[in-house]
Amino acid sequence: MNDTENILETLRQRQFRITPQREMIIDALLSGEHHLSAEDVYAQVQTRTSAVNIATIYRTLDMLVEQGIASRTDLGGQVIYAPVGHGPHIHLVCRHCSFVIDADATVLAALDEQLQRDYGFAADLGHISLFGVCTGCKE
Amino acid sequence: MNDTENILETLRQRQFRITPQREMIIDALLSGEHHLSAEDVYAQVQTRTSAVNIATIYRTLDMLVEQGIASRTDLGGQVIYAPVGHGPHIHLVCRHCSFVIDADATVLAALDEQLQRDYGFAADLGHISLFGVCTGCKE
DNA sequence: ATTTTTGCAAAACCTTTGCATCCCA
DNA sequence: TGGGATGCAAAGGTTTTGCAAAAAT
Repeated sequence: MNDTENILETLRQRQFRITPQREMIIDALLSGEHHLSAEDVYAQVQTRTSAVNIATIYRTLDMLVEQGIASRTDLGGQVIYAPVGHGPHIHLVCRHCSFVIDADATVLAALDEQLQRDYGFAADLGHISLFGVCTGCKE
Repeated sequence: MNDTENILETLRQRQFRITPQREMIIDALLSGEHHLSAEDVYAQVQTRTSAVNIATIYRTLDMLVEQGIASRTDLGGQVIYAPVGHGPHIHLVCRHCSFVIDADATVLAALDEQLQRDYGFAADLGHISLFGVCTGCKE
């Protein structure tokens, strides 16, 4: 599931109605930039038409997350959305420049096991965020 | 640095003024419960006196974080504060019951190394949050 | 006496909600 | 046509801010 048509078809099958707004919001989500806040999606959709309301953005993004089509990550105050098609990864958020590096999630496999064993905790490591300082910002 | 007097002394040395409000806020932070939202701190301080404003709570907590005395963690929407004296640990937040398990941070040592090596990223692993499902909630 | 800190209230911020209208199926 | 989706505006919750008064040094 990775391009707009596929997602729309999935939604159709699940009895959701396909509206121009939803198409544009999904397009925005899939548009390369994959760390989009609701506000970012709103801005991107507005370049195509001003006839979309911010409430619709929020409602649609929520729906997409509920349907397992998008993920929702809290970057310490800012909430970002991404298509799950990207697969699991870690957001490395730089405290200085706010740049977000996507790290491969395989680095978490060992941690996952350990948390299961020691705490019986099934961590959702699909889209987590870690804060720190990136190479460029280590003054 | 772990009890109220030590922290107050530190603040005094750094030219901060010691007010009853600050004493009570620090007391609250150190009071066993170590996952306190600003609202929690406010509630706890109010059991002692009603003469403290919520704005003061926010301002003082911010100051304590800036001074490296408290940590600030975003639990997906809710922000919690803790004294750094607790040492680094992971917050395992259950998606179902919202219970927070404190996990030992040593499980992150390997991850830390890997992020340094592969991404040049110096992760701040002092107080991170992971979401998932705890033992009790695995229906 | 000076400067920080506080309280108060208002504002800012992001997100949600109620309801009438619209429009997809 | 019927019910879900939208737009609008208002409300919601949390956090921040401006300013005068109060308190700490």
